[in-house]
Amino acid sequence: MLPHPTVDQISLPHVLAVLGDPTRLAILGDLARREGTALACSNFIDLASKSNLSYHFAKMREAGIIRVEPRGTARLISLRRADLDARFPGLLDSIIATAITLPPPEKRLATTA
Amino acid sequence: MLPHPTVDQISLPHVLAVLGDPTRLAILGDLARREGTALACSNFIDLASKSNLSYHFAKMREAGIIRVEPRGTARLISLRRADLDARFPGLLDSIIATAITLPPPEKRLATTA
DNA sequence: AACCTTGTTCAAAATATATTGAACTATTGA
DNA sequence: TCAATAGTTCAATATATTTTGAACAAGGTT
Repeated sequence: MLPHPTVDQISLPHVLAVLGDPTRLAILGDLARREGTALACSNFIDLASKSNLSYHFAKMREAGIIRVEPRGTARLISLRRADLDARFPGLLDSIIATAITLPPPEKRLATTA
Repeated sequence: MLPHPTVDQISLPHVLAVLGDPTRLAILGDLARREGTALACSNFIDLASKSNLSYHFAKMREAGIIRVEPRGTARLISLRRADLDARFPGLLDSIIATAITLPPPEKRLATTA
């Protein structure tokens, strides 16, 4: 349904640029921690606002990093691990090894003083 | 002389963001192709203008990707390969494997019609 | 000294990216 | 059908990044 690039359309500069954002790296970390599971967007709501997440998921999908499939009113997010491994051997492993340990970027909300 | 981050100051989001730019990825590719050699800025002049290169080298240096040392009026650029390998095992290898094969981004100059 | 080569710096302009909130769509379930 | 839930879209704003060119600095050479 949603457009996803094929494996050979996935480009290195694009992937790196997309993962060079703290929020998206945190999303990757969450996905990696629960690899195998497909997570709904709402699982990431502590990382950013709903509409901002929507934006980041679109970036990651367009870069070929995640797959997004509608299931009812929800959308299930999963890592395109095999595709990325095929395209850029070792890249994801090395990024995840670090991303998994990274503290999530603070979601800057109005703080109660 | 110029400020370089120490190994443990090198951050993953920062490195990915810096390498997620086609010009800088091309610089990395050039450095990797002639690994070991320290190259002067002028070796990269077909990738961008002098002042733009200066900007990109600063970004790469601040991210801990390259080392820049003055030698006379020139500055020698070299890859911080060992440091990056220590900090993010496998990352550089996997990026370079692809970066080396990437066509350099066109330097957009006024074309003669 | 005068000069060339190499690269830097600065401010401006151009461009791109991230974030917000409000209004919206779609699906589910009662 | 009505309401609730999950997520999207849009326009506006905020912020950051890239690129340019002109003026500059530092070293080397004669």
